[in-house]
Amino acid sequence: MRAGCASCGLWRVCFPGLVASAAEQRLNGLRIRRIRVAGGKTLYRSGDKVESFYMIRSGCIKELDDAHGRDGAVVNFGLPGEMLSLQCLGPSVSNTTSVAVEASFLCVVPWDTFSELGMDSPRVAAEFIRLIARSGMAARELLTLIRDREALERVSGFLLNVSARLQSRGVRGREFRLAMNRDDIANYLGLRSETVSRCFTELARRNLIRVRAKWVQIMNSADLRKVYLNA
Amino acid sequence: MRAGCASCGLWRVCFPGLVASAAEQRLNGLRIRRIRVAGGKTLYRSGDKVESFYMIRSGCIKELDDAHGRDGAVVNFGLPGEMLSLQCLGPSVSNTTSVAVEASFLCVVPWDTFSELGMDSPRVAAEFIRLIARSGMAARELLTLIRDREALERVSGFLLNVSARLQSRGVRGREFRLAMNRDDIANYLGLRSETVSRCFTELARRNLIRVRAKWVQIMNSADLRKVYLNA
DNA sequence: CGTTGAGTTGATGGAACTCAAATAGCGTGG
DNA sequence: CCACGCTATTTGAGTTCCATCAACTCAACG
Repeated sequence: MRAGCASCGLWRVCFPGLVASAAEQRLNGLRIRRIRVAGGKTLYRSGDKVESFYMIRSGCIKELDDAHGRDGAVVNFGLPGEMLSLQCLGPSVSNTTSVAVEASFLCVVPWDTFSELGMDSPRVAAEFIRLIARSGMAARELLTLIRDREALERVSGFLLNVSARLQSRGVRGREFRLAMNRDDIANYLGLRSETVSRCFTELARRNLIRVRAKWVQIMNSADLRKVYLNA
Repeated sequence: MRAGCASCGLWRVCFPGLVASAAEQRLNGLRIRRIRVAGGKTLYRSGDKVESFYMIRSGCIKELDDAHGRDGAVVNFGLPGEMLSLQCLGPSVSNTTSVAVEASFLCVVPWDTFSELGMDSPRVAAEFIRLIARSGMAARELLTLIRDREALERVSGFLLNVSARLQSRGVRGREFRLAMNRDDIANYLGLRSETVSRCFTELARRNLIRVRAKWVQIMNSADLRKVYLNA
């Protein structure tokens, strides 16, 4: 189950901005592992020492924050082409629990070999700082999504967000399957599953989307955005 | 208005973990400026190119996220001893607008000189990554505070958070003055100023705190924590 | 064809928002 | 130093949105 990165179709996706120079040559020596995680299985738990970071090739991984005694609150859904455990680079222990929402394939990159590479390459170090800063920004975006907006706006924003992230990775963004169930979405958005359901129904009634179970089709992305922005 | 860091009382506070080794010697060559910002004045705006980072010596700075067209939503209150614009290190343009809540004194450290220092010191680089990761974690904590909790719990959590941060910087944490007004607090917590006011009144009625205008006194921190945790 | 679990729909209550009015701070100028 | 006026904060009353509880639909599966 080992292979060089060059054979990976997600290469440019996994290492945005890093694709260039001599670094590319050396990354093949990193011994990246590929693993499969069954749906419902835990990748790592909060408090675990994390010695590698993860790139999602397919599937969906939910990150849970079980800090305050509550049963894991979803703080992020990792989609194909996105990274996990970046924020562990600093403290080296994870502050989230990552669980596969559905069967997923991942690449596992050990920190140590990667950080060696970073040592003599300021560009790689800068890239990592950028990636970590971005993961912090994502948390802030979710914050503003759920703090200032009501249910229908949150659900619209969620759909647009997933759509945009899929599209930016080259996947179809107009019609897709939500891997997670209603409870996970509700948890993520600070709502109840019934409310999420009602919002889906309402958006469908307005002909902005089409829903059947986990399948979502965005019919009118412009007006959906208006709902999101409350405009 | 220039001086070496050694003369600064907040030295150990501004550079947690960096205090040691040869780095300390060299930081005095960084030409740190000290500035005063009047209450209500803007330090930098979203979109500005930020070429230095800031350490708050006294006062209070609110960070606004004006991404989504709404009038600036408060995403953080910077307290004495804390840093600003760290997350700008990656993208180099700010994604927040920073406004002084009250008259504040800051240290301004130019990036370039600092990053030079970081180049040949892996420990400093690691420290920065840790600091940036922590600023991301703060956003996630605020997220879980306002997503899963109701008004009274949010306000309790806010007070405990401010108290702990002041105390960890050596300031009195049992009795303090909230620099920001009710609207800013409400905005930060995803509530209305009336609701914040009602929560203060209710917590005071239970003898957990004492409030007079901006002055807050924590009377029973243990029970206040119970309210926060909904226990 | 009954069972099971996810998802939807309906009815009701409660927490927080909104609007409005009263009060308390606070700076300013006489 | 006090009176004034302005703003921030508190308090009150009515309304709205979402959570809650419960019934129901639907599809998958043995």
